[in-house]
Amino acid sequence: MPATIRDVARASGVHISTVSRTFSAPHLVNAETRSRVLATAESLGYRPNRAARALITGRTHNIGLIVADIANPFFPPMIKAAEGQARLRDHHIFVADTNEDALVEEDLVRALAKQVDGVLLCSPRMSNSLIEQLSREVPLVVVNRLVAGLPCVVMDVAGGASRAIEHLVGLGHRELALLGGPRGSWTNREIRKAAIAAAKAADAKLTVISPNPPTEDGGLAAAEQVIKSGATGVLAYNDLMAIGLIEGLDAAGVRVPADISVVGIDDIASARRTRPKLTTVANPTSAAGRAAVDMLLQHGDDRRTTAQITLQTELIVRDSTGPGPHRARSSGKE
Amino acid sequence: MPATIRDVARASGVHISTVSRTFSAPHLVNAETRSRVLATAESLGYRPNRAARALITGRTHNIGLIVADIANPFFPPMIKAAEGQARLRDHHIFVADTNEDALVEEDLVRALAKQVDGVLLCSPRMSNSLIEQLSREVPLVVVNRLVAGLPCVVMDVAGGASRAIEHLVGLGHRELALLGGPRGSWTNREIRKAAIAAAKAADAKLTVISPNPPTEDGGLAAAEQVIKSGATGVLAYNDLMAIGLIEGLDAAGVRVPADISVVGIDDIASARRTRPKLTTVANPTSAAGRAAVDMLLQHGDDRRTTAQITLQTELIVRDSTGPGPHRARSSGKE
DNA sequence: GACATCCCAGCAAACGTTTGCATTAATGGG
DNA sequence: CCCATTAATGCAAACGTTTGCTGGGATGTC
Repeated sequence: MPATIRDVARASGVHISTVSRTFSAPHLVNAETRSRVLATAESLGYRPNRAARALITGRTHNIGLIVADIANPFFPPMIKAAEGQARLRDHHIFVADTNEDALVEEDLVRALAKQVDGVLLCSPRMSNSLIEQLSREVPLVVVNRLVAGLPCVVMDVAGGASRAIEHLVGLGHRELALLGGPRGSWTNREIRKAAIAAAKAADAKLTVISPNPPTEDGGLAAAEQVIKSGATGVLAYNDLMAIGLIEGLDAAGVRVPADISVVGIDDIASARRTRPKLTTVANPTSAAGRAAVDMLLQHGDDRRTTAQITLQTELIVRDSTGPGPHRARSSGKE
Repeated sequence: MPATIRDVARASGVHISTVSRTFSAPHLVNAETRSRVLATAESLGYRPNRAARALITGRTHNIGLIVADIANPFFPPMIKAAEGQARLRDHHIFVADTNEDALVEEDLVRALAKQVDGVLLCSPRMSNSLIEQLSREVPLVVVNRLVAGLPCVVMDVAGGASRAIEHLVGLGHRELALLGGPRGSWTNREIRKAAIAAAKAADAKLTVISPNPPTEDGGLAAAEQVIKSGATGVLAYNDLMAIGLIEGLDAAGVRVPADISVVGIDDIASARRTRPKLTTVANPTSAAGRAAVDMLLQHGDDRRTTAQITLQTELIVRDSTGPGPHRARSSGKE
């Protein structure tokens, strides 16, 4: 029903190739013809069919972006940054949400594969080997995970987690807890390793409570376990869980930071607005989104660059952490 | 580089049409041939090109979903509900964010047009006439706006706003304010009309402060104007603005609900977790997402149904509203 | 044994574009 | 005035599929 290139050609008395060139290579067609074609195209309401075009050029000018959970406030800034960067490069971003489900994730990559020039796989939940396999079907850039041989952009969550633990220890906490995130998350493993190492180095006890859904409810539900663990300082997989945890502790009559100190990760917008304001590890999500788009787009030029970039994180101390039962040794010699 | 149907045909010694049928109409091909084709397809890593298929079948099994701002917590539940419903119907959802920009919105609809079977236009910011024009290029379902002649799903925000105003008046507030949302929002106009009517009916004064960005910052920035208006009860365009407003009032030393009562709209997840807990008008966003998908999909069957459905809203009274300076008259005769 | 039927598979056109090559007309140089 | 160059357009193949039609062989019926 919609007008095709052939309709326009017929109506303006030229060959379809001339119509095609009018749109994709205007300088190759006579100014007069061009304006005539343009006029009839306009009157017929003709729009080039991008899918058909992509079939032959091999480029869709679209980028797929897959996230684990669109409701997680961690992602929107990244998505928006990616969209902005894509717009600059004359591309569009199509977002899809996997519901934290590895199967859905695979299905979505395949569905997107031929309709986009590449896919930004953010916080994937599937296995490395599957990611490698999929990367043979469609150009992939992995965000929040390191996969050998593939272009990746990650944040230094390990460094962030270490600093968070050191911060707690520095405040005098010796009994710590780590509120882990979802199974399958690379970030979760990194945080875990780093937290364990940092706790060991500081001679502090660390109870790992894992896995948990990376949501407020996940944090809330774990409050009881945290209390039972005897920890006075806890690091959560993300801000959402930290906020949920604080709520759960509050409901149980445990005060933050007076009784227990809590630090989150991500520095989502609302971390600044909770009470107490959340101490957290800030992640450069916007920069990550931009970098991912750039990597994908330049990846086309020189094949197999497979750069892997790591963006720095930063500990932001606010009001959800306070002095622990053990006085910090720093009052002495240092 | 990826294997095509032709490669599989060659490798398994059959015609391409047989390969095609092996995937899209298995019952038409001999079981033995089928398994042979399947095997070589597997070994070659062949995946049908959905774009090429769509070119000829006219169906992509994809649905576009366009929202004004993916960072607004109002949308994710709707998106997720739509995704779930789409999955049930064997379709995929591609989400795009317009940044509250009508131009981007138009651009996105056009970009999506030929790659999806239809577009769910949620809270559009562009004009009705443009929407009508675009609906001739791609099947559209409009959410959160009534457009004559097009399938729409809206929520009864007018009713919700009226009830909110009545609630405030009932508490003894006579000086009210409406914190308006963005220009171009149908919902905003509906709320405004309903609030003005309800205030007039109750003989209360209503100051309209508009337009504002529909975000926490938008609410926060308007706090001063609200205070200056002398209002003791205010209705905000959405919860985000209400939360920002409360924060702004708090910063100015104005207490909620002791000095000023605030009611929001949407009942986003965090409205239950703020302090004070937010009184708000709940919107059935998930139901809206599901309904929109269904309308789009069945729209294909019988043309020009253009049903328009309205979902009910509900006032949820929590802690951000309290008694006003004027005692409710209900103490007397009623 | 002749005929109708059915199952499979091949053939080729179609979907809406792009693009290398061929063709034509116009221009400029000597 | 001839030839070489350039500009503008047409031609047709290609992209990766689907699908109506055709035909050949096997089967079943009388």
